[in-house]
Amino acid sequence: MKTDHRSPCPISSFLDLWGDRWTLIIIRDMLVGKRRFSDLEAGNERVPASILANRMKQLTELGVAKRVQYSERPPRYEYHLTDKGKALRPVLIAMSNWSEENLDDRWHTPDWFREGRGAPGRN
Amino acid sequence: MKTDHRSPCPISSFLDLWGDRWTLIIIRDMLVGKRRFSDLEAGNERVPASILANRMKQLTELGVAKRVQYSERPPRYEYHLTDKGKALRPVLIAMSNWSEENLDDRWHTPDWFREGRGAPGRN
DNA sequence: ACAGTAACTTTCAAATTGAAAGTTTGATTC
DNA sequence: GAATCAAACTTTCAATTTGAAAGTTACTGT
Repeated sequence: MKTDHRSPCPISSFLDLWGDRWTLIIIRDMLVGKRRFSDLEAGNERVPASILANRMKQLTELGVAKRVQYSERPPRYEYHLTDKGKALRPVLIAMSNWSEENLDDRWHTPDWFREGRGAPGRN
Repeated sequence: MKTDHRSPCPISSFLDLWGDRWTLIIIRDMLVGKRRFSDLEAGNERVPASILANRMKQLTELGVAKRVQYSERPPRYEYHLTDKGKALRPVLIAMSNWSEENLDDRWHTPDWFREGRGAPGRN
């Protein structure tokens, strides 16, 4: 994915980084409390593994997630959101609001998500 | 562009519709007050005409914009945002906030945009 | 030895992007 | 009245991106 900036506009710059169909879905799942590749892969929308790997690399390079080893042997890694990543939550909430008000039959966004927490038991 | 829903989640549904690099830039320009194809095409980020035409059709089909004739001869059309389209402004403001807080050297979003207006003289 | 698990990587056909040039409908200028 | 201009698209096509499926690596557990 190209991530360089088309203009100094903060909106277009945001879209240069996050303007695709998968990245913010991954962020959503991480805000909910998912950390592992297999967990993220198994989400509701079925991100293809090739895209997930690609995006995790990008998230890491951009400082929105950190790759952390959680097992020595076998070597295994998980991802933690940084503050920069956690700061994306208001954008996702604004998107939710629009969808709930303008599309039919969408799930209602849980209060714990709107209030800044992860899923109960995951957080 | 595919626009069908991957799941009933309001966030993923939002991204099914608006998750690409151009659509929300077009919405931004329309919120600022641009209505004509040539105006939108000449924006800061240079949307390719083929993509712009494609997206305007999509915006129209999804009820976010309306195609309105403004000249009989020669026949000429412009686009007006509907309430559904205007309701996207808070999402763009949330994106702006994130970029201004987390990226370097971005433009500052004008107050009239944050306050729900178009560019002075355009609105 | 053999199956299982987690985190990826590879492959490749199909879909999307975007730069450039072309089309349509008429108004205006030479 | 022929040529130029203008606005709103449409077409073309090479290059990039997507995503389904299968494969790889580094182990653990039976």
